[in-house]
Amino acid sequence: MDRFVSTFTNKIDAKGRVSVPASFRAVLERDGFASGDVRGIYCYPSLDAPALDAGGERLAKKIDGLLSGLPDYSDERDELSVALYGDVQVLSIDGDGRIVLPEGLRTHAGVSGSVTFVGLGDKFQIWEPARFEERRKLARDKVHQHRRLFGAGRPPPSGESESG
Amino acid sequence: MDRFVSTFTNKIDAKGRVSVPASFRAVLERDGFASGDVRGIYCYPSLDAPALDAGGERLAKKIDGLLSGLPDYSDERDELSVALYGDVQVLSIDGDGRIVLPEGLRTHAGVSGSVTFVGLGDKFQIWEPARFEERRKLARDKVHQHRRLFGAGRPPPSGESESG
DNA sequence: TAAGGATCCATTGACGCCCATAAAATTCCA
DNA sequence: TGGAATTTTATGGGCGTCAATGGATCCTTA
Repeated sequence: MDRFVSTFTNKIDAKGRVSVPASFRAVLERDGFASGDVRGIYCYPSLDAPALDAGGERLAKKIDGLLSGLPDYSDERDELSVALYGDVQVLSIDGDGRIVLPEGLRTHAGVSGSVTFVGLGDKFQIWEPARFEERRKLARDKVHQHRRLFGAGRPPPSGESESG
Repeated sequence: MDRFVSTFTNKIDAKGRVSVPASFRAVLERDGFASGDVRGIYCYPSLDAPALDAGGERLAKKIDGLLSGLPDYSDERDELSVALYGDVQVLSIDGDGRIVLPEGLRTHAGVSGSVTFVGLGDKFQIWEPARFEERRKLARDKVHQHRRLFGAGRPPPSGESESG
């Protein structure tokens, strides 16, 4: 497995710790998220959602790439740099695969009792469970609108809508 | 055999396991659904039916392809990612060719005692048996009506029409 | 020394893996 | 071609391992 897939909801314990889903940890390890023996993930507030973005080296490189596409000293670059790098936290993963979400991040995502990890391929997000459900519904509607992309090139499958 | 065909109904046992039809497993193996020694299928709620869509690598690639066409960090991409990756579950297949359907998927499809596997070529669906029967009837009726319109196969019966 | 982290340990419940059995399909041979 | 032998499938159950979670101990630092 080499991408973050599926959603998992885990509890936050009394000390603020929460387990990163085992399958995500596996992806992170392949991704080389650990430099030396420091195991950590990059985590920052999502720009346009009440959630957190997180990932390993691949995510970091992507951000780098995004910024390097913009001219030095441009306002745009400065702003984006601040937005992207400014709030990044490196969260260490303990021996049992758990992280601690700092206050700032918890506030942004509005989480308390438990959190939902959402795989998005290159990265994953951390949501307050109920809030994520709403979001998921929205997303499904959107996909509906894009459905024709799925069937492109083929005659409309009698399968998908009224199969069998 | 390189596509999913036919329908099969299998039982869900006390532990929530259900056998994937042998012929489907054969297709999956050709499809290279297993990366390394991880054997698993991709499974997610069908967008417009109370059923589950499932498949192997070919299906996964299709999803990837869909997303890779969209610009990074666009709203559109994020939403699609959530709906596509977020809803996807990777179900591992045990040594006896069985999978376990997680709670969320079982709910969406409304299954409990047994399930019907429906081959759709590139992918297959998983249905609650009774529900699938209804669908199938509906589909047959529709096909009949089309036949009448097109006069396919036989010369149109000249007199009797019962459909009103 | 108190507070906060970090590491380690323990419990439990889920899941993966193995084997057993019965039914069905397929092969083999007369 | 018929029927017996063998192989494949579906299904049930036991058991060990691992992930998630809670708690204790040690370590650092203010």
